[in-house]
Amino acid sequence: MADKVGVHRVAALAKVSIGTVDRALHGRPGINPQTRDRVLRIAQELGYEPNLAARALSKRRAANLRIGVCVPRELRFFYDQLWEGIYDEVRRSRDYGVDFVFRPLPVLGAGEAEEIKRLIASTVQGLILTPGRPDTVTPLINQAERAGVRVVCVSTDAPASQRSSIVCVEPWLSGQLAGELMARCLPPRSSVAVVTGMLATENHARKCEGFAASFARFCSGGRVAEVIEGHEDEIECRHKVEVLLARLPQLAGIYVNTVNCLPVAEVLEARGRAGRVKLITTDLFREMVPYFDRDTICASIYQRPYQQGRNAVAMLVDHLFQQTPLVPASYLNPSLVLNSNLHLFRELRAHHST
Amino acid sequence: MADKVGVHRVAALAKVSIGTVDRALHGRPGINPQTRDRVLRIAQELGYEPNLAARALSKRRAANLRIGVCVPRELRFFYDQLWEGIYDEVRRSRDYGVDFVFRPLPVLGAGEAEEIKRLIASTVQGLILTPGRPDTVTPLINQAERAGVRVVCVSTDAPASQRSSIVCVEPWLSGQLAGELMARCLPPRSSVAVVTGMLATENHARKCEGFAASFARFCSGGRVAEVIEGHEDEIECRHKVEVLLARLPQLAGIYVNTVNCLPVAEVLEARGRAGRVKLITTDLFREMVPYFDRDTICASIYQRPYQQGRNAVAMLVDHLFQQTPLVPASYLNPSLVLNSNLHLFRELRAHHST
DNA sequence: CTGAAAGCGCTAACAA
DNA sequence: TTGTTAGCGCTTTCAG
Repeated sequence: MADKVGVHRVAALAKVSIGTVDRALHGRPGINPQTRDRVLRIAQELGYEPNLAARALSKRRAANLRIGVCVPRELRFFYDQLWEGIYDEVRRSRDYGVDFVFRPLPVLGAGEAEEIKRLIASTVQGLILTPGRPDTVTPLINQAERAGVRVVCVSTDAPASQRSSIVCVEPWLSGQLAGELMARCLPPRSSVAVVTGMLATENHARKCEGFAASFARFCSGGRVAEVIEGHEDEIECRHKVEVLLARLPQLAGIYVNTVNCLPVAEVLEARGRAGRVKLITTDLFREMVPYFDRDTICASIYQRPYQQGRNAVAMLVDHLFQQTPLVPASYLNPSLVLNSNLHLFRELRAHHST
Repeated sequence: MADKVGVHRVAALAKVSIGTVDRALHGRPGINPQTRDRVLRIAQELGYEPNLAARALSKRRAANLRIGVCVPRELRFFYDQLWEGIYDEVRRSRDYGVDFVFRPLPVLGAGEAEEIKRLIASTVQGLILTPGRPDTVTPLINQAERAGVRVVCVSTDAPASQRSSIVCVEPWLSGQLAGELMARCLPPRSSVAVVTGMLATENHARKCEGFAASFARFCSGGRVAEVIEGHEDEIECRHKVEVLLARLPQLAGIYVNTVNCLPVAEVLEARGRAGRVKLITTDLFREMVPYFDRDTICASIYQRPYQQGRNAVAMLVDHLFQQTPLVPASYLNPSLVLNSNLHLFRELRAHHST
C-alpha cells in the first residue's frame, strides 16, 4: 500500500518547498517555468491527488466560493422537488466551504432579470438559473459568462446563450418516450390527441414533435388527431377535452404534456372513457396516485426535478472547486412511472426524507 | 449571516474546553454527565454541525475506517457496472479518510466464504457483499454483525441474515414492471412465456411471480403459458426457445428474466417471429443495441448496477463516518429502457466517462 | 522567484 | 473529570 503522496512528498522529491509546489500545481504566478515543469512532472509521476478535505479546510478562511441560485417556487410540486435536490446537494457542499445565495422567484420568470442582475453584482462565481423568458435572460447570461461567472441552466434552457451547461430532460426525448409507449399500448391505426400548454413555448412544442414522430414510427397508420393548448388553465383545459371526447368517439389515447393532467383525468372518468382512452402524462405528484390506482393514468414520463437540482449543484461545485470540466449539457433520462413502480418515488412518500 | 458555530463557540458558551465539547458530542467516557448535558444542550441551541472536512482531516492520522468489498467480477456487464459505481463513490470517500479493501471474486459465489472470513479477520468496520450462496454466507454475516461490523448486501441478498442493509432492485418489482409493460403491449387473452435462469434461485423465482401476478392483472384473460429454465446456458436456452416457438404459434410475448437474452432474440429473428412476439428483457449491455434498433427487443427492465454500487458505498460510508442511521433496505427503481431512451444509458457509451 | 510559517475545525494524546 | 496541544494536508501570507 503505497504511502499517500501529498504536497510534502512532491516538494521533497523536487527539492523545493511546499509553497512552490502549490504555485506549480495551480499555475500561480511567481514561479520559474522550469521549476514549475519539474514539479508538475514529479507530481504526475507520483500520481499526486490533492486531498479535498484539506483544501476545503484551508480555503475556508479566504474569500470563498459563492454560488447564486435563482429558481422559481411555483409551479408547485415540480419546483419543490427541484429545490429539495438543490438543498440536499448544498448541504453536502457546505463542508467544502461553498456559500450559496438563494433568490427564489415566486413563479417562473417573475422578476428574474432583476434578481439575476443583482446576483451578478454580488460577486458570485457561479449561477444556477431556470430561465423563464430566455430572450431577456440570454444577454444577462452572456454578460455573466464574460465576467467569468459560470452559469448552469437547470430544467429550462436559454439555448442561444453562452451558458456553461444545461441540466434537463430533453423535451423532445420526453415526448418521444411518451409516443413510443403510447404506440405500444395501442393497435395500429389508432387516433390520439395531445394536450399541451402553449405551442409558442419551445419546450412544449418540442415535446409535441417528439411525441408525434415517435408515435408515427411505432404505431403503423396511427395519427395525432389533435393538439390542444390548455394554457395551464384548468377550466379551459377541461372544456376543450370535453369537446374533444365528444367529437372523437374513436380516440384511443391522450398525451398530456404539462403538469396539468388532473382535469383531463377527471373528464375521462366523468365521461366513462377512463381506461379505454390511454392517458399518458408528464411529471408526478401525490394527487395523481388515485388515477394511477384506477388505471385512468396509464403511465407518466417523469422529469426527476430532484435529480436535476442535485446534478446542477454538484456539477457547478465540482467545477468551481476542483476545476472539473463542465460538460456542456447533461441530459437526464426521465423515469417511466407505471402502476407497479409508483410507490418507489420519493415525491409520493408521506414523510419527505429530507 | 450568523457566524459559523464550531466546537470553539460551543466550548466558550459552555465555559469548558474544546476537548470536553468533543467528549460530550461523541459520548466518550470521562466526562461529568451534567457537563455533558449542558454542552449538548448548548450545541443543540446553537445549531452546531460538525465540519466534515475538518473531521476527516484530523481522523486520518489514527486508526481509520476500513471497509471491505467482496463482489464478483462475473457475470460481465452487470458487475462491471457495479464495480464502476463502487469505485466512483470510493473516490469521493478517499478524502474523508476511508480505506477500502477490495476482494473481487472471479465469479458470483466462488470462494466467497473464505474471502469474507479473511475480511472480517482484517479488522474492517464495514463490509459490502454480494451473497452468491446465501445459506453459507448468512452465518458469516451474523458473526460479523455481532462483532460490530456493519454488513451491506448489494444486488443480491441474504434475507435471513442480520445484515444491516440491502441495496437492490426488488426482484418481485422487476418482474411486476415487466408484466405490466407486457400486458400493455398485448391484446387481452394473450399467451406469453418466461425465460428464467433457475427457479430454485429465489431471485429468479420472485421475478417470475411478480411477472405472472402483474400480467394477470393488466391483461385480462392473459396467461403465462410456460416458464423455461435456461440455466444461463446459451445452447440450452436457444434450444428450449426453438421448441417453445414451434409448439406455440400464438405466443405473443417472452419475458427474459436473466442477463441471457441474446439467444432468445436471435432465435426470434431466425424464426421470423421478431416483433410479432414482444420481447421484454432484463439488464442492458452493448450487444443488445442492434436488437433494440430492429425492434426485436421491445423493452428492458434495467437494474442499474452502477447506481446500486454507488449507493451501497455511500450509505455505508455515511453511516460509519457520521453515524447516519442505516436504512434497513434501499430498493432502487429499475429503469425502463425503450428504443427512445436507449442512447442515454452510460453503459452503452463508447467512452466510459469514468 | 522561493521558503517558512500560520492557520482552517476537528480529534486524540497527554497533562493536570 | 477536565484542559492543553499537536497535528491532519492544504492554501496563503509574509519574509527573504
